[in-house]
Amino acid sequence: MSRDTSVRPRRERRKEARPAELTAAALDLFVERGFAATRLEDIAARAGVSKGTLYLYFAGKEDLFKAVVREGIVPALTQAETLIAEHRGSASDLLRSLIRGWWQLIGSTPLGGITKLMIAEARNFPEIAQFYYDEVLRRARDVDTWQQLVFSPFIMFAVWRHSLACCDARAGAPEAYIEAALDFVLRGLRSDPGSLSISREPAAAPGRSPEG
Amino acid sequence: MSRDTSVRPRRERRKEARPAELTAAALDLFVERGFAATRLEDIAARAGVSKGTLYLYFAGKEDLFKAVVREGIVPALTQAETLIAEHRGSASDLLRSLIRGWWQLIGSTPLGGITKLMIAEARNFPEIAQFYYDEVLRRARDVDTWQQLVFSPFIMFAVWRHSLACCDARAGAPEAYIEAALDFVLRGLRSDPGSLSISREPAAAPGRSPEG
Amino acid sequence: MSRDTSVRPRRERRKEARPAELTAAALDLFVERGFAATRLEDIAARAGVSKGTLYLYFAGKEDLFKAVVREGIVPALTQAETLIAEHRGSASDLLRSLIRGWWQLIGSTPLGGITKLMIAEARNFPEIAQFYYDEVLRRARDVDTWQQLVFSPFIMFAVWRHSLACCDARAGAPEAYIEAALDFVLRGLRSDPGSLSISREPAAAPGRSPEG
Amino acid sequence: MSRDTSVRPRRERRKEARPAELTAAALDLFVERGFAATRLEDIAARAGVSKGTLYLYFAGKEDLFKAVVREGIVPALTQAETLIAEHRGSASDLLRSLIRGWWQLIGSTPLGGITKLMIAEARNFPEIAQFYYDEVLRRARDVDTWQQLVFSPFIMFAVWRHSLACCDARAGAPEAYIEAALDFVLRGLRSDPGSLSISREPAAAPGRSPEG
DNA sequence: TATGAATGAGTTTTCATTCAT
DNA sequence: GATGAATGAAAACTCATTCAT
Repeated sequence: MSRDTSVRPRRERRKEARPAELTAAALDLFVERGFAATRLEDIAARAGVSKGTLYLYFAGKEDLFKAVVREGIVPALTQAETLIAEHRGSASDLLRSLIRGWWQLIGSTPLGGITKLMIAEARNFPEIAQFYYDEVLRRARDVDTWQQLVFSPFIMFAVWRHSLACCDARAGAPEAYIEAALDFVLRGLRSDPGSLSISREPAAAPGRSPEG
Repeated sequence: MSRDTSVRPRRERRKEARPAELTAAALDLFVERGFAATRLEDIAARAGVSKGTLYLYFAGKEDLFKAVVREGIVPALTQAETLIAEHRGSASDLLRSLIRGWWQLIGSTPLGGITKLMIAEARNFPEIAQFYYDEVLRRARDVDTWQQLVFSPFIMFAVWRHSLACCDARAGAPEAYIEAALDFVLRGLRSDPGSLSISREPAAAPGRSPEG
Repeated sequence: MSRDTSVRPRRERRKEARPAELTAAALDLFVERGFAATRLEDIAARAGVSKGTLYLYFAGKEDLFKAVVREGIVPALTQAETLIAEHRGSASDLLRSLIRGWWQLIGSTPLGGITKLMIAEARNFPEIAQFYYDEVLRRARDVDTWQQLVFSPFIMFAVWRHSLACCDARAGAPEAYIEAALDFVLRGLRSDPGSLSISREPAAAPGRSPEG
Repeated sequence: MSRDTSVRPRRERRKEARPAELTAAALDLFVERGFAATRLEDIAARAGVSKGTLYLYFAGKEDLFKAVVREGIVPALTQAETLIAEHRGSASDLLRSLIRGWWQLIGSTPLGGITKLMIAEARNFPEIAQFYYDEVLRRARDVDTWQQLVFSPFIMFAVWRHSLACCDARAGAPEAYIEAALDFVLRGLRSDPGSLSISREPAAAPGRSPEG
C-alpha cells in the first residue's frame, strides 16, 4: 500500500532514495564532463546533499562511477530482453520495435549518455568496460559484422546528443532521424537475406527475407 | 631539399621538431585517457623532454590540447578536399575513395582518435568543439540526414578502435569491415536516388543514381 | 544491596552502566591505536551503542579521553594507598607487596595500558599529563633518583605488553618476570641503606636496611 | 675535495639535503605528537618547504614515517656494534661504555625519541615495529631476562624525556641519573655471576665476576 | 633553450559533531 | 534516552605552472 510509505519518517524515505539520487546526479555530470573532470562536490550539490553524504553510500569516486554504469545498463538490458522474448512477428518488425523501445527507454533519457561515457572512459576503467562489453555488446557482436552496421547509426546518434550536438544550432527532430535511419538500415539489409539475425530463432534463417 | 635538413645540427633539428613531437605524444595520451586524466609530465616523458620544456612551445595544457586537435584535423581536411576536387567518376566511387582515403590517412593512424577525443571533450571545450564542428562536420550535415547515416559506421568504427576495442579479444580485420560497410551503405542509399550529395557538384543532382 | 540493582529494569541498569562500558571500550582502543587514530565510531561499536549515544555521556572525544585516564588512575591510587597504609613489615616486603598488588590490579589488566597511553599522549594533553604526573608520579619522584630505578623494570614491562610485545613470538611468563625483577631491584638497593623510602615513614630512615 | 661541493649549484645541494631535513623535522613532530596527530603541512613548514615538496621525496605520510624510523635506528646500530666489537676490557666496563655511548649518540639527541615513537605506534605499524624489534631488541632479548632489567632504566629515561618530563619542573641532571643507574644496575647483577653476557666473548663466562 | 625542484591551489577523503526522528 | 543520517571543517594528496640554474 502506498499509505504505508507515506507514513514512514521522512529521513528514512530519504535514505532509500539517496543512492539513486546520487547516481542520477553523477550520471549527468560524468556524461557531460567525463570522470576526471567531474568534482565530487558538484555531484553532491546537484543531488542536494553535502560532500560527506556521498561517502555514506559509495566508497569513493570510482565506486560511484561503477554504480552509475551498472545501474544505467542493467534496466536497459532487462527491457531489451523482454522486448525480444515477447516479440511475435517478422525480424524487421523486431528491429523496429527494439530501436523504438531503446529510444523511449534509453536514447531519449539521460541513460543515453552511458554509451558516450563508456567510449570516453573505457581505457581508464578496463573492468567496467569489460563488464559493459560482456553484458551489452558481446551478444550483438557475436553474430556477424552486420550487427555493427545496423546499430551504428543509432549509437552514433546517442553519442552525438551528448557531445557535439551542443554545436549544432538546428534543433533536430530525433524521432524523424530514428525512423529515417530504420528505413536506411533495413534497405541496407534487404538484399542480404539471412544477415538479419538479431532474434535467435529460425525466423532469421538464411534464405528467408527479413520482411518475413 | 631533405638533404638540407639532415645536415643541420641536431639541436636545431630538434627545436623545429619539438612541437610536433609533443603534440604527437599528447594526442596518444589525450585519446587514451582524456584531457583531465592526462598528466603533462607523462606527455613530456613520452616526447622525451622535461616538463618545463613543454611550456617553451605551448602556453599550457589547454593550449596544447587545441594544438593537438587543430593539427589533427587540418591535414585531414586538406586531404579530403583534394580527393573530392580531383574526383572524376560516379558519386559512389567518390564515396568509396573518400572512405578508403580516410582509412589510410586518418582511421588507421593515431589521428583516428581525434573523433573519440572530440566526443569525450566537446562539452568541456566548447570553442574547440565548435571549431571541429564547423570545419569537419558542418558541411556534411548541411545537406541532409543521410549524411549521418552514411558515415556513422565509419565514425563508429574509429571511435571503437580507441575505446571499447580493448575488450574485444577477436583481432578483427579492419579493412574487411570497411569494405563491408561500404557495400552496406551504398545499398542503403540505392533506392533513394539523389540522396548522395557529398560533392557539391551537379554530379549529385536529384534523379541521378549514385552508381552513375 | 546488590539484589536491588538486579531487580531494576534493564534499561535503567544499562543507563548507569553506560559510561563505564564506554570508557572501557575507549581505554582498549586508545591504548591500542592512540588518541588521534581512534575513531569515536569504533569505540561506540565496541561498547555496543551508536555514535550519538556517546554524546549523551561525554562532551566529546577529549572529554572521553580525560574520563578514561581519570577512571583508570584513581582506583589504582586508592589501592596503592591502602596497601601502603596497612603495611606492617619491612620496606622490602612492602615493595614486594606493592609490585605484586600493582600487577594484580593494574599491570595484568587493561588498566596497565594507561601508562603507555600517557607516554604517547602526554605532550598532546598537558593538563591530563600534569594530572597523571601529580597524582601518580610526583610522590615517588619526590624522594630521590632511586625511585625511578626501582620502578622502571615494571613500568617498562607494562608499556611493553601494550606495544612491542606483539612482535615477540615467545609467550613469556609475566609473573616470572615480575619476581625476577623484584629480586634484581632489591639486590640493586641492598648496599644502599636508606635509599628505599617508598613509605613516607621513618621506617625508611638512613641506616636502616630495607630488609629491616 | 670540499671545493667541489662548494661549487655545486645551490639547488642541487639542496636536493641532496632535503630528505634528511625532512626526516629530521618529521622525527621531532612525530615524537612530540604521534603519527596521526602530526600534520604533513607542519613537517613541511618546519623543514622550510611547502607541502608539495614533501611528496617529491616521500610517497606519503607512512613512507615518511618509515624513513624516520629506519634512519633513526640504523646509525645507532652501527655505533653500538662498533663499540662492542672494539671493546677490550671487562663486561661491566663494556656496559658502562655502551650506555655512555648510547647517551651521547642517541639518548641526548632527538633520536632518543624513536623509542617513544615505537612504543606509541607499534600496533599501528606492525611491519615497522617488527623491523625495530628484529634489528634493535631481538639480540638483547636473545640472551635472558636480565637484559630487560639491565636496560629498562635507560630506556625508561629516554621515553620519559619525550613524554612526561614536560610535567616535571625540576630540570634534572641527565648525566647524574645515567651514572647512578649504571651503579644500580651493576650492583643488581653482581651476585649473579654469569648473567651479564652482553659481549659474546668468554670474558662473560659463568663464574667470572662482571668486574673482571 | 632546457631542466626539474619547488610551489600552492584544488580535489578527494575522513571523521568529530549535530540533530531530526 | 537512543539512533544514525547528515554535515563541513580539516587533512592527505595531486599536478599544472613557475623559475632559478
